[in-house]
Amino acid sequence: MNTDADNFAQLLKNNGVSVTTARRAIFHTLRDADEPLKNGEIARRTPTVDRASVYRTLELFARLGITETVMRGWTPYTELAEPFTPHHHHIICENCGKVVEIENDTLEDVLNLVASRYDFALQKHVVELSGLCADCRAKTTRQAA
Amino acid sequence: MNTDADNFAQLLKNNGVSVTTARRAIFHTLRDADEPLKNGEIARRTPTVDRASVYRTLELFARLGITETVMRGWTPYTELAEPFTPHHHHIICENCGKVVEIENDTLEDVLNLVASRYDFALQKHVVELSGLCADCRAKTTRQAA
DNA sequence: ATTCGTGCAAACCATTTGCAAGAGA
DNA sequence: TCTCTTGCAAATGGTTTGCACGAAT
Repeated sequence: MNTDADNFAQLLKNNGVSVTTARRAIFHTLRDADEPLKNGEIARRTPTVDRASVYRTLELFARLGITETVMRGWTPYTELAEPFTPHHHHIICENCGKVVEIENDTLEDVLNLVASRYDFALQKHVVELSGLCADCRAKTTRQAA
Repeated sequence: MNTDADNFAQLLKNNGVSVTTARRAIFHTLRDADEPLKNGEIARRTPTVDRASVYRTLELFARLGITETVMRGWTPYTELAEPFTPHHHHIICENCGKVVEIENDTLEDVLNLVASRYDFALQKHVVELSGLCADCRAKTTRQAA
């Protein structure tokens, strides 16, 4: 009952492209890593697939909306999107790099509201937060004292 | 009374780096373009500065928080950040590419609330929305009919 | 005068592309 | 079988780096 894999295959078919081993492999890599990965890292974790194909596939996935790409500092990170991952955002600790997933309905509501105020029908959105986690705040305070 | 330029110079000094012609030029380019630019475009619009220096400067700016970088599709775009630009976000039309700046206090409040709920002290955030603008919705509807 | 930053040119490396062979429908 | 994809390898082009000169403090 691997529903995700099925949905994935179906999605590809619906878009008239084939369900290949390479594509499944990359989908699998993304599925296993439960955090956004750099392109290079995706390639490294999918050694059975040629680097060139990884890029071609990633571009396809992005076009079909299978993946989402966000910027962290200077590097783009990719992860599975909506249909395959519960909708969420991230908050990153600027000191220790800890990443926590965020899920919040109010936030989603406000985003929709804001979009409609500008007369847009919201389809996608990227929200990435960063700050200091509790641990690092504690440490910093102690040091400062 | 070019306050921005002064703040910029001050910020560099405070961080112990020099205020150079190249840095001013790039700052100026960013300031003039009132929208996010690709790295290459920044270089193109600042022909007096060597490409290598543009990258070095951009990295410096990002590190000092002078600029902010966001992802659009596959490309990173950079623009001036907080101190030099009124805080805002963008919403992009997926059909015609129109970009509108967003400013909304409720949104900011909710973000802070969400962060604190996860025990983070929010310092920065990226919010990028995309959807269909009113014009394109109208066109699409007409075509469909 | 010293230190920091820049330009130039070469080096790197991630990403892209052409093409023939192989996998998918 | 016929078309879509992949792998391989070469080409590309954005980004980085070393070094000597020139600018900033």
